[in-house]
Amino acid sequence: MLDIKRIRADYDAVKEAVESRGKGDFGLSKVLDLDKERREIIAKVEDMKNKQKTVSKQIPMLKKEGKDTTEIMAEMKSLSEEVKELDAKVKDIDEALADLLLGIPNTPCEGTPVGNSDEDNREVRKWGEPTKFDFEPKAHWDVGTDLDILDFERGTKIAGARFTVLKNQGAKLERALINFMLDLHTENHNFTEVMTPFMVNRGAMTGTGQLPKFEDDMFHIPAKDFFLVPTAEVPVTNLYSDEILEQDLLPINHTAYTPCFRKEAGSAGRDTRGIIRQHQFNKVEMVKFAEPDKSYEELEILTAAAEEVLKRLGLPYRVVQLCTGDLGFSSAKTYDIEVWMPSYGRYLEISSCSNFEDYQARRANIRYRDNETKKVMHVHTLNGSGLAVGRTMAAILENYQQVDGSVVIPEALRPYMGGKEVLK
RNA sequence: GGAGAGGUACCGAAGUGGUCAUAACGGGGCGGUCUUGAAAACCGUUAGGGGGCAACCCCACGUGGGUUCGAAUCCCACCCUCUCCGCCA
Repeated sequence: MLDIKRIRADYDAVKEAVESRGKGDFGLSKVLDLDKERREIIAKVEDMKNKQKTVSKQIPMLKKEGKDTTEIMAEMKSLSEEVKELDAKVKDIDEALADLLLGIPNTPCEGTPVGNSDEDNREVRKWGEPTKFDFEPKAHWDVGTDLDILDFERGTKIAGARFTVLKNQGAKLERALINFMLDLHTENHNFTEVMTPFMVNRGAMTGTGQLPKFEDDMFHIPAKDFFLVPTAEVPVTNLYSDEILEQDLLPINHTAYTPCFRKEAGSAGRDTRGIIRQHQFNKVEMVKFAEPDKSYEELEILTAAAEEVLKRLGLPYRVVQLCTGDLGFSSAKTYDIEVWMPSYGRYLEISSCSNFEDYQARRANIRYRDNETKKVMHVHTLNGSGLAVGRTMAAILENYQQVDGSVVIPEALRPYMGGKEVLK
């Protein structure tokens, strides 16, 4: 969430930044009034509590001296009731303020292209060229079905729409991709692997910004009030919630494989064919905890690490910076990496690398102690897909398909596929 | 799931209605004195949140409620840990 002190001190600039997302002010205008009322009541009630404490300490002494405390206790009784009333009021305001603050998105970083949709995103760089075929290429769902490694019908039968079964070399390729990515990030990019729970509680989901606003997009387990993780970002970022880290530990780099569960509410009819948009998909995620003045450097490092996966797999891609209107709720700056997808005839998002600055750290209460000032400060959190595994599989099936329906396995993956060179 | 025990500072732990949470006592970390060096001993330190221009004040004993003039302490609910039983990959 945004720092209330920053809103107080720099209201106009914050308002402009929030509104640049093009969806109104998210209730920002109500914050200042509530904040003012809160501080007024707190000043009042704290005075009363001070008196309450002082007098209560005197009572046992008076009693010892054999004095009558009936009157003074009656007075304190009514003071205590007033305090309770005001405390309740403060609590109400705190809750209202928290509701408001949790519903206000992060401010886009300076230099974010202003725009309404992905059309206004800025292409930053490109690697490779769109794959050329001297035959009519198939979409990955046909490649996969024909090779008998993707089974859409049985996925639907046992679970429902947007579920797919991987079979034989398809299942193995998925595993190969996960291991390849994890090995690359741990061995070459200095990330420490973690394997986390795939369900988390409400606090964790609030910490990274999925709750309270986007509950409808998540799968919920009512029996325990758990949520299936929509991305490893949630469990991994919240690993350090309510902790004060030593500065020397930073940056902390974690990579994690998890399945990701999303309702895809509101995207009915989009990407219904193939494995692009599923209720459950695999992803290898990278998460960083950084010192505030280094987080934008770290974002470049993070993005480069994700790009390296595509380079090693030989998949053409481009990097775009998201515009204000396309930027995720919690993010200050995001690069999307988009892979060339022949069936779409365009680039398709396969990774999203973001700097959240202190927005998540405030929500999740993740801090560090500054070595020089000895002050406790919020860290900056970052994360990026490295990569979405299902979409990587789709991109391989499409970009590496051959005229005879077979698929060449990218060299980097062959050690993970028992040396196999071609799927056929 | 059942029964029991417990959650206090970096760790262990005392405190069971007030004037010791300014948290006893023990240990650890860091800095210092002493020492050729180290150990020991001794001294210091070990820094959460909020309000206020400040002086200073309020909150924080797992979490949230309640009782009371006053709660770490009594009551209720929930969370977590440990032991035993049950179930189980």
